[in-house]
Amino acid sequence: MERYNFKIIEEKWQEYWNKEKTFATKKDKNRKKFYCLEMFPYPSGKIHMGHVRNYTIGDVLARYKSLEGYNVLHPMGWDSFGMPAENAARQNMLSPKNWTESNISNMKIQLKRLGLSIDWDREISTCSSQYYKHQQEFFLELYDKGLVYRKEQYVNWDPIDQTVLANEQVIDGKGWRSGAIVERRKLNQWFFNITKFSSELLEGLESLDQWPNKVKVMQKNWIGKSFGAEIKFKIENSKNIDSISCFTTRPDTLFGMSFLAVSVDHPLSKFYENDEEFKEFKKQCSTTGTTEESIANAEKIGFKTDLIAVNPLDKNLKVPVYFANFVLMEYGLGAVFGCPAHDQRDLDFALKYKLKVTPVVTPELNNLNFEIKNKAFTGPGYIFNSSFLNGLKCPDDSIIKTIEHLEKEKLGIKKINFRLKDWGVSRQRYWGCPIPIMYDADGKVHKIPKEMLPVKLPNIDKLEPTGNPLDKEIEWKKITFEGKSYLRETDTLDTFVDSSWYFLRFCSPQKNDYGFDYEEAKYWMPVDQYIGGVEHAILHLLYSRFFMQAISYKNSNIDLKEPFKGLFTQGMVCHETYKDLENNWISPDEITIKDGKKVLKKDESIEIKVGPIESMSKSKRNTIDPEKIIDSYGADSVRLFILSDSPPEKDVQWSEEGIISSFKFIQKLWSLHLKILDEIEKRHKKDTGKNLLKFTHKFIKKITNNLNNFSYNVIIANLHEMYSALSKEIANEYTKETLEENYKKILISILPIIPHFSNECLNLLGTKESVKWPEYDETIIEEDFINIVVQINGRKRGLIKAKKDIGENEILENIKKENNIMKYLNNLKIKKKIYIPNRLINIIV
RNA sequence: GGGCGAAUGGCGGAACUGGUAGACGCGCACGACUCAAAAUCGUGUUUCGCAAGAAGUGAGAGUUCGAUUCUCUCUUCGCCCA
Repeated sequence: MERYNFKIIEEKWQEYWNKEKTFATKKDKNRKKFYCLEMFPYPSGKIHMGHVRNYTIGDVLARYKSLEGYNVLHPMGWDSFGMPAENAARQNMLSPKNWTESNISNMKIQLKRLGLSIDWDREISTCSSQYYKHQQEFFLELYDKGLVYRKEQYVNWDPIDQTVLANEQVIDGKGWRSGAIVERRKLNQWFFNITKFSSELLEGLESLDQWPNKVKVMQKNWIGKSFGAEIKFKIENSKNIDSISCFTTRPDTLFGMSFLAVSVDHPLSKFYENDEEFKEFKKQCSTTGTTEESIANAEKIGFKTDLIAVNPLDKNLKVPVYFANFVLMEYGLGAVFGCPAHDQRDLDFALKYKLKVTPVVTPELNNLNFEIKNKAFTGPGYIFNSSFLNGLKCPDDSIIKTIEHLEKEKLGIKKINFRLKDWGVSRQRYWGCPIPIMYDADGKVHKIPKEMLPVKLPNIDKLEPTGNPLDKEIEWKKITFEGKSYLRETDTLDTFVDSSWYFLRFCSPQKNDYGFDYEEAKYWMPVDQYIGGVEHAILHLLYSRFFMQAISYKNSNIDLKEPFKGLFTQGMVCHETYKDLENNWISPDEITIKDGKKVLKKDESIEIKVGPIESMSKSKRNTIDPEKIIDSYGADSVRLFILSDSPPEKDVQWSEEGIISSFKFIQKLWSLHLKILDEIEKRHKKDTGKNLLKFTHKFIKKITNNLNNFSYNVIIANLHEMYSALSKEIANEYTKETLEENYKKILISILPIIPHFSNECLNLLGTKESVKWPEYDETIIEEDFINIVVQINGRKRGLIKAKKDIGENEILENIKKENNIMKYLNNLKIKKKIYIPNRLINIIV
């Protein structure tokens, strides 16, 4: 029998789609739209299995929605600015531009071989000036709206990469890429005022009912809204300081206060500028990173001032004021009061500097002897040792009461605080979008006029190993405008900016005078289904949501706050890991399995240790190259397998057996197809029953439901069931029309999964017209006879085949005929009967 | 330490709003075809038991006629934040 030649058939269909522009999209007001978007890739050179999974999931959905009659927008682009291009350029002496462009053309070929239904006419690349020109416009637009500003700030400085790192790029106090210990440095930086929208970004989450809950929780925690008070502490001193204000979420523990701590950057520090000891202390503080994590883990150190702070609730309680390394100017007001009994960090500090520890919260109401040793008590309880607050339930009642009191006495005010900080977007990098700003001789900031955009990157073929490359481009930096000379900004934008609006660009990628067309965006936006890895749950998604807010802000042309209506986060692709006896990682294609058990190196020279199953990564050498797999098994097999083994939101394990099994299954479907063609030729007789029709409708129903629930792994199971059912069914008598009609519907419903195969089969059946998603009819699916479960005392004892909607008494009559069931009843008294129509009957004896 | 989630055969996993646990696949075993092997096809495969039957969805309780599903406690693992 003729085998299914995926090479010829897949290539044929891909060429057809290309030539016919099958997936080209146009705005069509008369049709419902569906915007299906997968996170666009970084062009590293080759696609990996993670891409295959991501884009297959998206493609199944896009093809399904399209068959359902939606006008589908399913575009693709390249997140093509970023550090790997610079690193590669330094290593291989290539220009980042050439390196990136050749990677893109390579990966595009690979993606096309997966048979994705992508509108390639809308392809965009963030590193092209066509794209970043509009990004520069947005920067200026946001600048005009007051959402962009420049300030000097401490940043995480990576001494190896010579660049600023975002907080999330600092892991365990080290640079995420270089591994160097991160330092604190003060630099002039550009910021997006994301905190202006803190409330909107938080509240907006509630409307996102098609987002995974865990992502919403992560964003909520990241934004970190907290409720508390801003309290003014009077200062007694010889200097000209009146008071210091603190933000706290626990004003109710004020009576337990034993010190006040301020940041070394607090305005107060100017009084100590000439103090050598203080200078030394400040220097020491700069070795701590700026992340919450690194601050939490660092040793708490303080510098005692000669100042005394007065407790606002009791003028007789006076405490020392310290500069401390764990207080940052960026959080709250750069000053906190320390209550050691109920905060571990404060306790560590108090124990170190031998400060008083006064407990003011006790777990039990009457336990007034409650003491604190080495562990702060942070749980709920009751206030004591606290004058008028005594006996209040803590934290709820006590906080409210304290704030009421503070406000009445004008000692403080109620305040909401957010953990979210403004987004620092300056990067001392070459391969990014230039910031459209220039400085005059006095260092004053000027916008680069819109008509002079884009500010194009200069071509640099050879990058220096360290430092900021644009800063060294003396000629490029110079700019003249209206007869005056300026110097350009030499920082580039964080690449997260590039991906914060690309979904808008896809709506009108050719538009030249603005980043997107309002009418097109009104039609296509929001993205109906966004699909990508959960690793972008916080930053990319939050930044994109911010960008949407920022563009809509003071803009009557667009009113859209949430860019992504639906979000799906897919799991990772994993593989077994292998090591030789010297613990070197070994790649899967270097091993062989002998006698079904022993794992050896291919030449059988040495034994290989099999390690845990981990997500594919180059460092562990457990990656599988999609291109090779497509070469050997074809795109449909790859699509089938990548969907089959696990639900798409969970991790999936790649296995050789799995892909082979998918490949074989397509061969089996093909031989079934040939048999059916043969049968159709032969048919001329009557129908013998409705089985096939019923099966087809049931199958369509299952596939439709599973598509809507993203239960793609179950769809593959349905496909296998379909194969065996259909194999049996074709032996029965049907007319040519019945067989052909039902089979076609089945082929269409598997088209989103294995499009080349399905299109080929449909084509051989003479289907020329554009196909539509088949509908199922509940009345056809309904069975006349059903199995009713018979339970005795809640245990299944038998099945009764009965007419649909049979009554309870009739069933009992039927049961009496069944000896297998009756033996469990043998003359016992029936206490109770529970009958669920068409489902089961439970008899209690 | 806090938050969120998960736990089902040898493995990946299925089970709609509580109603036949283990669909489907992998693996394994046996059989057919073959001189033989591969491929292919067929049969079986939760555990214990020859069988009738019994037990069984991480552990323990609870609600219910009935719990993988709901509630509580615990254990382990994963992710996020610290």
